[in-house]
Amino acid sequence: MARRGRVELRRIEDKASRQVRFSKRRSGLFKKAFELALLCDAEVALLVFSPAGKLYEYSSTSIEDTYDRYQRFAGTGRNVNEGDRNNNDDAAASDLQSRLKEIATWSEQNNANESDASELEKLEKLLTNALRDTKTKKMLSKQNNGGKGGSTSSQNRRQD
Amino acid sequence: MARRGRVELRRIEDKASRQVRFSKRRSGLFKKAFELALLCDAEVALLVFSPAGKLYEYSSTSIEDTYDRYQRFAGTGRNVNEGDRNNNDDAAASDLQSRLKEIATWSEQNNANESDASELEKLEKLLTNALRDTKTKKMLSKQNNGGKGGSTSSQNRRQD
DNA sequence: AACTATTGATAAAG
DNA sequence: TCTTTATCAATAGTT
Repeated sequence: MARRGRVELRRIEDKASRQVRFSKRRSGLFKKAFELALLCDAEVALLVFSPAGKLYEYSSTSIEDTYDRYQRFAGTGRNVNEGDRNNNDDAAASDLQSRLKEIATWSEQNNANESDASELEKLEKLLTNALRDTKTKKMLSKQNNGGKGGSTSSQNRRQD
Repeated sequence: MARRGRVELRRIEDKASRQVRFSKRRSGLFKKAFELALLCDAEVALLVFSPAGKLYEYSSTSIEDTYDRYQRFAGTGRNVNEGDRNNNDDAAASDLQSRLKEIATWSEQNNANESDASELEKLEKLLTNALRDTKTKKMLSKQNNGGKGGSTSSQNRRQD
């Protein structure tokens, strides 16, 4: 009356069966995608073409926007001669810093005008100062406790 | 020792919990996407940005190819939008942005610790908002050459 | 399409 | 952070 065993991970040969499973699994996948976006506040874009060539899509914002963001993101971190090297895991750095990079990139591409720039200049100044303070603070704390202050590099987060 | 009841379908407020769940659900989603492609011979492209802005991607062929197919499919003369940039703005803007990039790079290399990050987070927020306002303002001032429309959500049909 | 027996996913705890 | 465990959720095969 139900499954006889584990699901085999290979292409389903029977056409009718494949069709039915596609339908069921597709619903499941889209539901999961929706839930991830809603529960975890993530930006999700999902495109599926059935074997018959029919399109199904979901996006928490818009396919176009998310794809654009993807391209910007990929453009920042990737070099010409990478292979399948760093997908996105070791590139992580800290949340803050990757977001800063995104903003910088976004800003560049959307290329703010002068009045925006003058507005932003102040913020940029604040940022610079804050970072300088950070640096100073870190140096001081190193001097005080023999460099134990904070692991300054290579902390690998496996989970995001 | 486990779930007490059904999963509530709303944004998870607790940051740590949301983080953990994102990680778990993300794995699950990608696994399902992979299985759908393999078992059912479908073409799948999936993009996910974590709340922190980190990118995760899967595609059975390639993101670009699938997106292209999507555009052709949805293909009713959709804009390749604008090319009217204002060069006057470019100089000032790019100057600002290159400095922003420098800051981001510096920040990355010196890898601020968590308390620093929380301090900076506020500033980053201001920056983000300022840039968003910029974008909005710009769109409004253009208004005639409609940009990307943006289908905001999913489209589900029955079976394929 | 609706129904279960099973496997699979996962939230909370350790 | 990784592992474990109790439950809930997805779904393969049947009707």
